[in-house]
Amino acid sequence: MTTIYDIAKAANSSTASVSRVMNGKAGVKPETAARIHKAMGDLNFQPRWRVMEQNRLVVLIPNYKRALESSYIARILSGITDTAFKMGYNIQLRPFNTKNCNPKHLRQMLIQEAAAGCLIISLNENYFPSADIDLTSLPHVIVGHKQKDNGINQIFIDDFKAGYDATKYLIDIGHQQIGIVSFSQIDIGHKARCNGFRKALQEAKLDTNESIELDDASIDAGRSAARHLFNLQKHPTALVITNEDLAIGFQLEAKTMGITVPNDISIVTFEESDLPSLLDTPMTAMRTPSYSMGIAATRTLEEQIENSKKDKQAGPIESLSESITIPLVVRKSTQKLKQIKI
Amino acid sequence: MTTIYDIAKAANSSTASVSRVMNGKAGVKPETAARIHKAMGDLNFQPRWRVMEQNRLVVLIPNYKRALESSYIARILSGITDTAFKMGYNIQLRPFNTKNCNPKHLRQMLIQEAAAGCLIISLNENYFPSADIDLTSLPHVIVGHKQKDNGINQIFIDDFKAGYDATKYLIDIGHQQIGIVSFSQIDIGHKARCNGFRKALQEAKLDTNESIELDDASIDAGRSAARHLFNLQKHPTALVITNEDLAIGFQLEAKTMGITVPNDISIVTFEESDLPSLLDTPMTAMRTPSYSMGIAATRTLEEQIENSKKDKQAGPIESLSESITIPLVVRKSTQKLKQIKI
DNA sequence: CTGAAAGCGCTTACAG
DNA sequence: CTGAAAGCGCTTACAG
Repeated sequence: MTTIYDIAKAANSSTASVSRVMNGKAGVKPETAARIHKAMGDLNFQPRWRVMEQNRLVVLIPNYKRALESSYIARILSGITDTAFKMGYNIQLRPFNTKNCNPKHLRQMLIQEAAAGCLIISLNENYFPSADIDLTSLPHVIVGHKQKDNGINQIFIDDFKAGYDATKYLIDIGHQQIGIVSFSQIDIGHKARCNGFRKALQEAKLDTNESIELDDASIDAGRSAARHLFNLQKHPTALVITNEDLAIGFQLEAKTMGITVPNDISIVTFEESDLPSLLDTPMTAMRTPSYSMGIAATRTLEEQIENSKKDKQAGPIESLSESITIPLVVRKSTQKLKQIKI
Repeated sequence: MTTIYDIAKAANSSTASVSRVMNGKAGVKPETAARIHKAMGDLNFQPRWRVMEQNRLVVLIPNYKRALESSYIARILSGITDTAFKMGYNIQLRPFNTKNCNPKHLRQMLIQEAAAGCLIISLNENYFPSADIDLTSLPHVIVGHKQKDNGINQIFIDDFKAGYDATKYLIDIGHQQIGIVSFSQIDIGHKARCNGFRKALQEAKLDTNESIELDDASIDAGRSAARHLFNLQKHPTALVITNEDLAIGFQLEAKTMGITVPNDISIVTFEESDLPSLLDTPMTAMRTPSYSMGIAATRTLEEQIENSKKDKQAGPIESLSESITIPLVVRKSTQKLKQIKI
């Protein structure tokens, strides 16, 4: 274990000064403080009592306003807390974005928080551990959308397959002119869903009919997509919309414009909350099991923690990833293409 | 400050045994351990380092499954975390219910967690500090529905006034036969809303037309209320429904039964999420500013913490309560009573 | 602003 | 199962 004596030696200073720096007390020359800080980082210093009480799990929440109100985050977090409380862990919430989430910062934060491990709720490229992250040997699970293949443990939605399945369903019920409404490239989930969409069309030898890509993924953006699409000469007979807010806005605006779903157009979307099922025309959707993913992530994390307790010497565990295939729920926003159309 | 020496003396034991008990180590006679535990409770013992690092706010979350998915809780929590993170506090989540929330347990838990203060999200009688609680001198804020008058700090919705205002609005647009659909008495918010409803009718010298009280407050319960009401000979021309899920279920089922809102019946509800505004017939509702309440609660808590730091000797601060009047948003589920009706 | 040294709170190896 | 005593990690009053 590293003590302040080690830090004092490494920083060429005394335990008194180290103690002062640790506790943020005034009266240490900036250069000295800097040396001490560096030594603490290098030697992974943590006060003795923090080493002793590691009963907390840190949950990293995407750092934007009202983040917890998103159904996606709320449901995952709900699964995490329900499970962690049962296991006797406390949950410590922390905001994060890619900038403060490189492996070094992450490790230091976990130490500072006396955390037994961490759960990262991933969203898009802004709220994701940086690409070169390697979390091996650090108990962690990333939950949400897939990031990369190795060096991290993840529970993620198979967005590619979800996009593929949604599209395949539309093809199977006879549609040949299928468009897509999506969020711009920053978002990993939307991107993978689009790729799945393209793959399904390719296999069926169909062209993309209309592809609308929006700057944000809100209800209002969905509304504007509907205005755009229905002001064209022709529109597709079916549409994949890559998240629920876009789909809700789209469907509401379509209705205002006198378009009937599913008579005039079929829509498949991806849902997080109960909302799509409660609209005037309940929507056909790929259903994300966010709550269960939170549970699964917490269980996986606990396994890691237990394992790392058992064999301190054990080499790096191979990364542990679980891909989740999500089901299609057919409701009223889709229908078979009428064979003969004038 | 209380140290293990004080505990050892009080429990008639030695520091070695106190240390063993503190750290849950085996090899202490149960009776001895019990004496030590009692002494630690009596003397408010906490290890020295916990006294030093009080940078956490404990948030007590009603302890039921999927609690965080409720829009009400998620939005309050969202306001709390957004504000606390800015202030540099960590958020520690803890489940609670009335049983484990008497003042003594609460105090011990805060000590154990090294918490600077606590926020309690109140829901109903099951998830509320017990009635005789006195939290004076303990930094805390209860946020949600009003509990009692003295000895606690609260930010709460004025549910009575909300119920009154919703009903008054229906009276003002000409309705005279007004019913209410509500959740059973355990829930403080629903109860107060009902009382406000009755008061408004009383003032207008009207009788309650139909009062349906349900065992739970879900969408399905709302549906069953609609089936019950519309199978009667006569039904009211307007209805107050005391929460959004009941109202959503009610309106969906009414539609299925061929009843048109607002032509056949006007509905006012109370909303937490965006859902009521996105239904086929967007609902007129009293809008709860949960997010802002979370912010206000956190700010109030921080004031208390700062004050208690300044004057350690200061006597108990008088309790600090803020009542929030919530606004009515008129949408499409209500209309003026047609004066002449056959 | 710094460090040697005394002291504090807690833990633990040891003897019973 | 217990306690006296040595020891560990950290803090702080003091002297420079």
